[in-house]
Amino acid sequence: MENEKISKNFIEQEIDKDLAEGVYDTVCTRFPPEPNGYLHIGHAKSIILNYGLAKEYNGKFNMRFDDTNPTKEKTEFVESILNDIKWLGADWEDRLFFASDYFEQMYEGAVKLIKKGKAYVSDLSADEIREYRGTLTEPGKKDPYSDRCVEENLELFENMRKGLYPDGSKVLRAKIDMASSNINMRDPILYRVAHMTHHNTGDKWCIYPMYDFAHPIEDAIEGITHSICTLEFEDHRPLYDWVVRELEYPHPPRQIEFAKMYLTNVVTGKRYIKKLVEDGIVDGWDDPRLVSIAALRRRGFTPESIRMFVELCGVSKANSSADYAMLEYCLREDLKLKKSRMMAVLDPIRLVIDNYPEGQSEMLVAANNMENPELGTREVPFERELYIEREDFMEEPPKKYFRLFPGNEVRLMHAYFVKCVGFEKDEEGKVTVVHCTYDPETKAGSGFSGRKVKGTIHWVPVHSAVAAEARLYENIVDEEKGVYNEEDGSLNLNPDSLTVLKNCYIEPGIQGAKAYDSFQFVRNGFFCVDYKDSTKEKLVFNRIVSLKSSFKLPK
RNA sequence: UGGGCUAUCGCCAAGCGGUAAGGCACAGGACUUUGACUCCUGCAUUCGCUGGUUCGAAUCCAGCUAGCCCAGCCA
Repeated sequence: MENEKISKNFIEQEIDKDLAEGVYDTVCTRFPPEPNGYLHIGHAKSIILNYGLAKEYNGKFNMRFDDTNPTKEKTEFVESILNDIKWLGADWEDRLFFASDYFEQMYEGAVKLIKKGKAYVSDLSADEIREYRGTLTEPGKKDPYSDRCVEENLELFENMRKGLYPDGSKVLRAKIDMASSNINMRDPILYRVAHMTHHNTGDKWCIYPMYDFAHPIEDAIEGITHSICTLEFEDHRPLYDWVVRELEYPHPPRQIEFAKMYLTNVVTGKRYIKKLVEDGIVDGWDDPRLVSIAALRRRGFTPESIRMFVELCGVSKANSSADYAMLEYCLREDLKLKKSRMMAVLDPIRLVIDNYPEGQSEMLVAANNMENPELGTREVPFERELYIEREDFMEEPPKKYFRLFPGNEVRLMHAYFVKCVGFEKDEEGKVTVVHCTYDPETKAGSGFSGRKVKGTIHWVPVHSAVAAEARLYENIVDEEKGVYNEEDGSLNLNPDSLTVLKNCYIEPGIQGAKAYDSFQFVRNGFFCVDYKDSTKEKLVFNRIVSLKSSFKLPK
C-alpha cells in the first residue's frame, strides 16, 4: 500500500546531504511534546514525520517529554499523549525520556557556561529585563549585573539552586549580544527560580531551565541528529547552535524547521475549544467535530488514514491549510477494502412486497465486502415488509432519478428486483408505505441476466432490524464564512454541525458482529460507533465521512 | 518599522538553468449488486509583481508587493 515516493521532501534532502558529507552516520529523531494538553492532528504530523524519518533511514526514534516548566505540566497528559502516539503506530521501543531526568546535566552545563564567562546571574526584575531587552527596532541595553565575576556567579547560581532566593528575584542569563537584531540572542534567560512541585522530580529542584537552553542539551544527550520542529523556532536556531557549541558537544544535533499544517474550517485554538465546551456546543476536547487525536479516533478515523493524510500532504516551509476532504479521502481509501459494508436505513419508510407471502421469511447470503471476498459473508433475513430510505422513493421523480418510483424496478441489495406498484400517503401527504412486487427469478447470486436495473437500494427487515441512533457530524465551522468572525473575533459556527437521527434501523446481526470499530454502511457513507455511547441500549453511530453521491436532486 | 521565513491550479505539493510531476477537489464518459469503488478524459502557454543576466529563467541577480513568526522568568 505504500505509495512509491516520487521525490524526497526538503528534510530528507537535508538528511541525505548530511549523510553524504559525513556530518552524521546515522539518523536519530525525537518527538518532544510538553505534557500540558492533548495531542491534535498537528502533533500527528510531527510524530509521523519524525518516526517516519527514523524508519526510512534505519535510525532511531525517541519519545521525550519536554517537561521543564512545572507550572503547566501534568502526569494526566503524559498518559494520554503516550496512548495517542501508540495508537498512531509510532514506536519508541525502550526510549522513553523526560527532560526533567536531565536536570542535573543541565545544571552542570550552566556551571560550565558560567566558568567560561558565558553566563551570569542577574538581579533584574521581569519588568526590567523586558525594558533592557529593547524592542524589535531598538537594540537592548547591557544588563548591569553582566559584569559579575565567575566566582560570584558560581556562588549565586548555587544559592539559586539551594532555594535561597524567592521566585522571580534572580535568573541566569547567557552572555551573548544585547544589540543583536535577533531578540533571542539578547542575553536570553537560561534558568529561572520557581518553588514548585514538579510532576516528575517533585521538590528536588527550585530552579528550572528555559526551553532554549534545555532543548539543545536534551537532543545532544540523546544523540539526536536531526531535531525537527516547527517554523516559529527558526529564530531560535542561532541560540540552539550557540548552546551546543559552547557546551562543546562532540556530535551536535541539527535543528530543521517545517511548517505546521492546519485543516480548513476546523477549530484548533485552545481558548475557542474551551469556550465551545463551556457553551455546551461540543461535549469535550474529544468531540468528534474537533481534531484532537482522541476526537478523530472517536469519529472513526484510523491510524492508517491519518498516516496516509500526513504523507499525502507532504512537508514544506510554506504555511498552509489542507482541505478536510483530503482527510476524508484517506479514510475512504483505508476502509474500503478492510471493513464490512452493512445496510442501514436512517430515515425509514416501509416497503411492502405484495406478492411475497405473509409470514414467510428467508435468509439471504450477503457478501460483507463486494470488493474483498476475504471478508466473508453474512446472512440477512428477508421478509414481506422492509424499511427503505425515504429518499430512495419519489412519487414524481426528476429526470435521471433511477431509484424507486411508480412503475420502476430496482434491485434490493443482496436480494431481488422489486417493481413499484403503488404507495400510500398520510393526511399530510407524506409517503408512508411503498408497494412493490418482487421477481423470484432475480435473486442475488442466481446469475439472472434477463434484464438490468439502474438502481440498487439498501433495506432492512422490519421485524428483525435493530433500532439505532445516528449522529451526522458536519464541520463545526461555517464553510462559507470561514472560521473566525472578523468583526468581533468570535467563531462562525455551523448550526447544523450535529444532526441526531433517532429513528434508524440497522441490519440484525450487526450487534453480534465484532467489526464495530468502523465499517461502511448505508449507500456510500462511512459510519462508526460512538465509543462514548455504545453502552446505551440503542446503538449509536457517528457518520464520519459525508455521503459521496453524484446524483443531487434538482431544487 | 529591526530580524527571520514564505509565495507554483480552488486545496496540498514536486521542480534546484533546458522549456510546468503527482494527489485532493471539480467536470465529462465507461463499467457497476452501493449514483460508491474501479477505469478513461479534461483541468496553470504559466510559476506574487517589475526589471536584468542568458541561446534559454519557476529556477540566477536586483528592486518591489503580500503573508507568517519574534520584544514570556511559556514551549
